[in-house]
Order: sequence, then C-alpha cells, then structure tokens
Amino acid sequence: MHKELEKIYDPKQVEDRTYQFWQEGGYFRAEIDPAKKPYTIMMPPPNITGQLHLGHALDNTLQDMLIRWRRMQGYAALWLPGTDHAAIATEAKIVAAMQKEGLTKADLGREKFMERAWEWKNTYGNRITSQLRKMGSSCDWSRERFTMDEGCSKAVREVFVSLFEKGLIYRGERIINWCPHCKTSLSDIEVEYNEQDGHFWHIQYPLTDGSGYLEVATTRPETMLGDTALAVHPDDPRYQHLIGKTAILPLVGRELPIIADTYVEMDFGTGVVKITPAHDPNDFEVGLRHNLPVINVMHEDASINEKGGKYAGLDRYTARKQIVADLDAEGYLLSVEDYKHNVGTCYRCGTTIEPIVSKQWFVKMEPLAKPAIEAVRSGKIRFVPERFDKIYYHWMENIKDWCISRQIWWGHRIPAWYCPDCGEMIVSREDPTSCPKCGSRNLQQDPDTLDTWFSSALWPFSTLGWPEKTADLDYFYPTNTLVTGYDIIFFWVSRMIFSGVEQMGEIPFDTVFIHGIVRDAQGRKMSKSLGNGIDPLEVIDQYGADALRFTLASGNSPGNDMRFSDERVKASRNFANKLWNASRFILMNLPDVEGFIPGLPQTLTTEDKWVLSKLNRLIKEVTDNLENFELGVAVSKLYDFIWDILCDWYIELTKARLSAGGETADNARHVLVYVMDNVLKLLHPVMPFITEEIWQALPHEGETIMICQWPCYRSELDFTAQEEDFEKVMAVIRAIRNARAEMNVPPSKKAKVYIETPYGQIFTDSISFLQRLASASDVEVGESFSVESAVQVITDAARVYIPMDQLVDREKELARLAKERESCLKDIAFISKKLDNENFVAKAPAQVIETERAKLAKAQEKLAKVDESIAAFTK
RNA sequence: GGGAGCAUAGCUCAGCUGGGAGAGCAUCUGCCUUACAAGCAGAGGGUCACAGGUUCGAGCCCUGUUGUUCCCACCA
Repeated sequence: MHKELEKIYDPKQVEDRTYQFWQEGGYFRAEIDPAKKPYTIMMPPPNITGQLHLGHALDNTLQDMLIRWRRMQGYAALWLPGTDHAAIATEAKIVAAMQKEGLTKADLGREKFMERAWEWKNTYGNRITSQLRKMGSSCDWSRERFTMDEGCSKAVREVFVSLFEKGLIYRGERIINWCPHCKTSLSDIEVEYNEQDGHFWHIQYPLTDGSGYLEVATTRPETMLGDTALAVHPDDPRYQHLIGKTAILPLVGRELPIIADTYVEMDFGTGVVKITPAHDPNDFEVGLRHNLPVINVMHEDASINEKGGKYAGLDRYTARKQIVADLDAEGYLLSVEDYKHNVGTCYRCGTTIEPIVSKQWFVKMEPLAKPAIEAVRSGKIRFVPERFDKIYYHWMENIKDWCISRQIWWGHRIPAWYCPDCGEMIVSREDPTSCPKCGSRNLQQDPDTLDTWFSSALWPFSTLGWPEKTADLDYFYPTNTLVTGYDIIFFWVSRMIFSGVEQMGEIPFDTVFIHGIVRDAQGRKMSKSLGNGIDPLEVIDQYGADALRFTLASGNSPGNDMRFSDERVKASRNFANKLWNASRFILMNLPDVEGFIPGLPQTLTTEDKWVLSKLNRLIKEVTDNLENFELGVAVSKLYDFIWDILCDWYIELTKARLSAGGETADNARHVLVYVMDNVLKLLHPVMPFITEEIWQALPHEGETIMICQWPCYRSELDFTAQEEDFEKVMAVIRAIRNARAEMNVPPSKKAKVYIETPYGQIFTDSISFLQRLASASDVEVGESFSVESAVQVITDAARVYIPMDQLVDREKELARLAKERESCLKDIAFISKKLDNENFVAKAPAQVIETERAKLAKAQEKLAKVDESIAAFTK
C-alpha cells in the first residue's frame, strides 16, 4: 500500500509496532534445519536485579548486528537470551527490601526467604528483558533461560557432582576473602583493590628472655590479637641469634616463637614480620610451613570475637583505635608513619575485605586450566582483538583454586550432606534420605550456595538442555561468537572455556568478540556515585533505538572504550532522518508503488553504472568488514555511501531525468529502488526499525526485511571504467562550484559554461547535470574554445570557461591561476622525485610505479592547461 | 613489581595486509536549489607525542623516551 511518509522520521510511531510485528511473525525463532548451517550467540545473561545501561546496549547492539546479518545470510541463527540470578547482588536487594519491613533473614528462615526471593524475581526479573526488546534485539524468546531454572540447576548439580567425583572439587579450611557486609566468602577475582591512605604502626615485641625487643611494623594492628609467631629472613645477620627464641605479644601476653622464613624481605620495614595465619594469606602459608596455630579473632561481621580478650565485641576499626591507644599507653608503640597501601574491597558492596580462615568448597583449577589454555593456543578459540589472549593466558597460567561456596541463600545449594551421627559426607545427584554409612536419617544439607559464576560458566550448554542429549544441543553446540566486555574475561569467559572443554569435550564458542566499556562524554566511567550514568531508555525515547544503536556501533573499534555523548546520538538521528528523506524522495517519484516491478533496467547510463559499481564495492567491503568483526568500519562505510554517494550525488543526478519523464525517468526509478533496497538490507543489522519501515513502504518482495537475502557482490555490476568517466564530470562540477563559491556567486545566478575536453561524449551526456549541479545556464562541449573575459577552472580532464564579465577580476583570476600552477608544480615535483629515484623504480611493485606514472601524466596535462590559461589571460 | 592499551584537526574518534592524512561535532562563507535547515554548496584547520631504526617509501613495522589510562600481583 502506498504510504505517505512523514517529513521527519518519528521512531516512536515505528519501533514498538515493528518489534511486535517481528515477534508475532516468529522471525526471531531459530529452527533446527539440517540444510542450513547454525550460527549461535549466547547472550551474556544480565542480572535480574539490573536495569538496562549503556554497557548492555552496546553489548546487545553488537550481538544483534551479528545475528541479523548471519540470519540474512541464510544461517539458522540462534541468539539465546536469558537472565542471571546474580546471587549476592539479588540477595542484598531482597534483604534491603526486607529491612524496610523490619525483617531479617533469620526472622524469615530459609524457606520463607526463598519464597520471597522467587516472588521478587518474578516481579522484577523481566524488567531487563523487556528493556532489551526496546533495543530491537532479535533474540529467540521462546528459548529464554534463567540460571536458576530447572534445566540450568540440573546442569549445575551434574557439574558439581562430576567434578567432585573426579577430585576437582574439594572442601577444606583455607584462607579466603570475607565480606563482613555481605557476610559471605568471595573468590579472589571478586575482590577489588584500591589504594588507600593508611598508617604504618611500629610496635615493639619484647623478647621473652628480657634481652631486648623486636620492632615490627603493621598496617593492621588489630590483627595482632591473632599473632602466633614473629618471622625473620633465615639469612638476615641482624636476627640470626634470635631464631628459635620467643617474644611476648604485647597486650595479650602470648609467647610467640621467632621463626625463619624466606617469605620475609630483609630490606623492607624492619625485616621482622608478625605472623597472623588466620588473617593474612601470606601468613597463612607461613603458618602451614611452620605448623603454627591459627587463631581467628573475628566474628563474621569483622568485629573482634572472644579470642580477642578485652577487645571482644569491638568493631575491627574501633578495636584498631583502642589497641593503638593501649600500645601507646603501655609504651609499645614506637612510631607511626603515613602509608599508602592497597586495600581489598568487595566488588558488590565496596566493604573492606577481611581475609579469614574458613572451611569452604573449592574447584581445583590447574587440571582444568591446562586444556582451556590449549584451546586458545591451538587457535580453536580466538579472541578479537587478539591481544586479549595474553590477558587470558596470564590469568589461566597463574590460576589459583576457585572458592565457590557462598554463605547466602539465593543460589544453587551445594549438593552435599553431612551425617551428624557418623560424620560421613555425601555428594550426590539425587537428594539422599539416609546416610549410606550408618543409615542415619538425620542428614543435614550443606547450608551454602554456589558462586553465581559457577552457573554462568555452564551457560553455553546448560541453556541448550545439557545434561540431556537434546536436539538443540546437538545442532547449536559449540556456539560461534561470544560477545562481551573485557571486564568479564576472568569472571565468565575463561570459566566457560574450561567448563565447556571439561564437560562437553568441546570448546563452547570459536570466537570471543571483546568490546570496551561505554564512558561518559568526559571519558569517565559511568557510575551511580558520580551520577553520570545515561539511561539508554531515555536516549531511545528522545532519539530512537536505531540512533542509539548506530551511535554505539560506529566510531568504535573492538576492545576499545568509547565515549558517549549527546552530540553523537544526534548525528546518528540525523543520519536516520537523512535516509528517511531519501526514501521519501524515491516514493514521491514512484507513481505506482503497487505495480512497480523491481529490477535493473536494460540500459544503464554512466551515472547508473557509477552508483551501481560503488554499491557493489560497498557490499563486498561491508560484508568483509563484518566477517572480520570490524563493525564500526562497516557502519561508517554505509554512512558515507548513503549520505555522499546516494544522497548528495546520485539522487541529485536523477532529478533531471525524473523531471524529463519517459524511459530515462523510469530507468532512474528502477536504479533508485534497487540501490535503496540493497542499502536498506546492508543497514538493517544496525538500524533494524527504520530499515524495516522504509522497506515495507517501498516496492519489495517478501514479508520482512529481516529474512531477506543479504546482498551479494555481482561481478557484472563492476563498472570501473564508467566510474572513472563519471568522476571526470564530478570533478568539473566541483571545480565550478568551488570557483563560484570563492567569488560568492549565488546558485540562482546561472552562467554559461564552455567545457574544453578530449572526453566530449561524457560531458555531452552530462549537460543536464552541469545545469542542475553547477548552476550552468547553458553548456557547450568542445575540443577547443576561445572565450573572452571568462573565469577558467581546470581539472585533469577539462578546462571550463565561465564567462561572467562583471565578476571577472583579471588580477584575482591571475592570482588564482598562479596558485593553481603552484600546486601543479608541487604535485609534479613530488611524483617526479619518486620516479627519478632509481631505487624506487627498481624495487617498488610495477603497479605502484604505473599509478605514479599515470599521476604524473595527469598533473603535467593539467599544468599545460593552466599555462595556456595564464597565457591567454596575459595576452 | 609484571603486563596491556592509548597519544592523529579546536573537541570526540576512524585509518584494513606500509604507497601523497579522513569523518562527525565545532568555526567561517554562501544558499529556504520543490527528499531532508535534523538540510545543501564551499572554506579554513594536522611536524600523525618525541628520538632513533628497517624500507625505494612509515600515521601504520622495530627499538627507546615521555605522558596517560587500565589490568594483574599485594612487601607485612
């Protein structure tokens, strides 16, 4: 149906309606089709607690571009969406909500708490996915998953048990990172280190035999309550005689052995270290080596426990103050210096981490890391850009065991049971009802849950039905491209790789396409505390989803951060509008949209061939760029083609033909529709809404642009010679415009032009273009003219006389020609220098030399013309 | 301490495997040319951080320097 398009593109009237149309049409759904090749992207599952931010917007734009493009290429394209239960983050939100009602977890109990949590999930968990729809994301919602749904939970259980059976999961007392606020253990990568101002307290520890004291420096004096030794370097001459003796722990009075361990650096501090195995990872290691007692002096909220004597009950910082004061009062404090040091904080809540010894579950990483490293090293998995493989290797090669147990309730519960009667531990795929050893029925399940990343690590196959042998799994696994930010390579990418390799025996994806983070206009990271976050939904509301997507996709290269500014979105919005208006122009010139039969005409003019040849190259280049994940480059090429080639030139060129009517007009219409149709398809992955809307309004074949065939390069549409021909005309038009602009002649003031050129035919064919685009009243084309009082402009292919008596200033003209001459001479000198260089001629490729020679010839021709003009003027 | 990225027009950034530097925004000059003023036609503006090297030829490759950002490690 012929639709009158509005003058300005209004995304609001298009986007929701179009998304609904796609969804109802079932175009997002991936069907298993043995005749097609699968192409699969697993969406990084956003947290159910989350709101769409620009990071998601970027991530999803890139994924949607890839999936739409591959779908159009004929792949069975599956983009599987889902959400992550985000254990700690979600639990924190729920606890906070409960707090408002005056409730605590303990008040509710585990079961009731979980009921609330699920309720919360059902209420808020869909918010993020509905926001993703606003972006235009073409994911297969029929396959949407959640990390805690039945299938994913089953996968988690299977992996846990099988790793346990292989000895790759174990339980043990280790020093771990404890968040006193979230009251749970954290893995090493969940700790963020910030430099903070602190102090270095120098304390004296008296020797037991009264022969003196040892000076020890610490940044955390409160941990001294748990000291169980002092350590010096075995080779340190200062302290040789003290090794094996003992010292007295101030304030506490405990006798501490003085041990020798190479962990101590002789040059740092006093060369004496207090050893607190329960509260420092290094000290813990030292303690193991020397069989030292481990004295945990803290509660789970990091306040001092009963082992801390008189300090029991004090918060760790209050205790610190008190201890320092007491040390000072009793003469143990020697000095205090300011000291900057790195402090570990919880990546969720920012609270300072407390290293404590605790019984936790761990994944033994080394055996898993090895094949995962090999998967990348062998090239089976590649990072784009490549440099990220180094980061991956470095982490994987230095990996430590992964603490996976969390002391929270929202998550996958650890499938381990303990028998209180005989002490047996059972890890099992099915919930046990009695102890297999003693038959007791009092089994207690481990109260802990698993790290949220344990389940995300299984995402590429748990979502496809594993551990069942499903048709989806068989067809879509291994997946193809994983799109994510560099900030979660450790958290997620690496863990998916070793999990895929271990559980499936096959890599989870072949390419990891890494992008950077979106920063604000000043280059700062967007954060809640800075209040500089930009809400993508507001951007969509103001400028449209296509403009947002275009902004995120363009001006950005893989792996690099990008700045986001209103100006850039505005430019994208303007581009959408430009495209819109180009389509309006075409539609206005189609008298019969219904009856229009698309296709290229038999006869093509030079400019038709010019634009088709350009389009053909565009198709090839854009496709190549997408293959190489150069999405930003692809998008900017589309921008340039549409704005410059199509709108500024080709559409302008067709105006004369369209107003002339007849066959030439009809041919122009067909070329216009053909070019626009192709351009819309190429642009569709990045701007899905507007391209669909325009495509539907134009003559088209099919139901939706979404499933059209991706444009193909056609060798029969390569018209290199005609491109060159037409560019001669363009050069003349530009030169005339340029001269007129310099003389401030308005376009309304037309002037006759004489074109002196050996390429008569091309210019004769282009008379109407010169009239329209170069303000020519009349055009004469010939091999030689002699025109009095004319402005002369010169291109490689022609000399143009523009007789405008009143405007011609002899002096100015001569100056202009002289300037032109200068530039010709400069060109010639530059090229000659190369060609005169024997080494260049001998060593440069023949083709390069050829081009240089041609350039030189052109420049010389032009110079000759300029000289003639100057001569004519001075005559 | 180890590693990585970045440094190109006033601003924000492109620049693919080395062949005479590009875009958007901003600035200046003309234009309401009947698709678009969210537009059109022009113009100005760059020692491609610095110093060496490889090469016939370097923004691009190599080495070093400076500045900057980030990641990892965590000497108490």
